[in-house]
Amino acid sequence: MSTKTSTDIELGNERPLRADARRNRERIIEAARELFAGERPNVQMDEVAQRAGVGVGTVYRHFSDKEALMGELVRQRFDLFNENLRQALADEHSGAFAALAAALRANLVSVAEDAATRFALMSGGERVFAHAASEMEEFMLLANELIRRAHLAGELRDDFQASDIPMVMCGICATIDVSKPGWDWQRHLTLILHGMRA
Amino acid sequence: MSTKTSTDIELGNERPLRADARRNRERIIEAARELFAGERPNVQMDEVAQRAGVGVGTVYRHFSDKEALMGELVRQRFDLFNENLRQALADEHSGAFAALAAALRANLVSVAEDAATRFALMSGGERVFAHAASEMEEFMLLANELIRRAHLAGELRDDFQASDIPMVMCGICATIDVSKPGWDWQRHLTLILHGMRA
DNA sequence: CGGGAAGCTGACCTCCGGTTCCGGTTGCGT
DNA sequence: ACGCAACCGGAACCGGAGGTCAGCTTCCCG
Repeated sequence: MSTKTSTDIELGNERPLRADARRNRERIIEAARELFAGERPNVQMDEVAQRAGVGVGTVYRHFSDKEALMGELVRQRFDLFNENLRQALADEHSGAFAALAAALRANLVSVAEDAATRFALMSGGERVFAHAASEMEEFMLLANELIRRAHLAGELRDDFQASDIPMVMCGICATIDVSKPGWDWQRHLTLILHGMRA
Repeated sequence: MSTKTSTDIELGNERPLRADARRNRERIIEAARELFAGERPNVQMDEVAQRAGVGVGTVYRHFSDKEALMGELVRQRFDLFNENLRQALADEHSGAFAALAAALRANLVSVAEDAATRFALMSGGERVFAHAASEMEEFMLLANELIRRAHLAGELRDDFQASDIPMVMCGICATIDVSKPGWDWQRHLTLILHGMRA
């Protein structure tokens, strides 16, 4: 798992952050993660700052704007996604389709507690994804391999392609967000997995 | 098809609208429909007014707030949905599952050109749905009957229930809204339909 | 055709959340 | 210990979108 802890402006990489700055940065991310895990979808910068025990200005010192902050959350989430995919790829015991299904399920459990990533997935926010470009690229690579194997095993619908994975995740994210009584994203996923079978 | 043309405040039903008022009301709805059919998701009241060739005040004379206007669009859209379901129910030739599938597909084609309804479906906006309560009720009734038949014919997964229909539609709406290159809500639907089969 | 109710207009108000900015504070190399 | 660059805080700022209202216009009934 590439734990990069990227600085906001990262190019000619500068000297490490001052100790207090690094601490604050972590606190901010942590606060944002917690808030985006709650039910209210519209987390605002002041809240993040307050929960992190920090002024808004400090938040903006670390993240150029709201999208950059969300981008970092998305980036970390995609790291987890990739971890899930790698684990599925490494699994020797279950079949190719089962591995793919397990990875998908794990990712959705993960995204169920991260409104920031759901938002990114559903609003197609290019700006946000820009911060997680390399992670996304790896994601697509891993997904491709999982799919290739499932196709080879003849267990996956022929027309299923790699880009269908984020698409399907996007759809289920919507379900998670609404969460009306009687709705259940797990059933939604089950339905889709069933539909993916060759 | 119940073409009610409901007035905004409808209870002790008043005298009919003055001719120009009725004309304006129609224009406003038409303008809103057209704007919500465009790509930009965030239609604003001033735009609607302008396109209708009317002042903002007039829009607010007919609809107490933005949600009421969207509610009317949603109401009309659900009328179309119900029409689709009734047609599927009346179809003698195709099987029970095929009828259900056709209805779903028709509804999604319909919702693909109505961002207002997509929004309502995806944001679980109770406020908006309140304006279409009776239409929604009928929708669920019709859906139930279609599902009952498909279950009876043994063509539909046992655990598929009526509330899954709006849920699935919600998911696909998300896909429609994002519409990344390589994404295709038609494939998404096909996948789900395949998954619904017993 | 005249009066008045119904309807229309659009500048203005308000709220809200992201973003800025600068005076004060603090970690850290020397 | 000193000094300064990096960092912090949070009140103030700003723009955008929904919503209001006082004054004017239009329809329609008698």
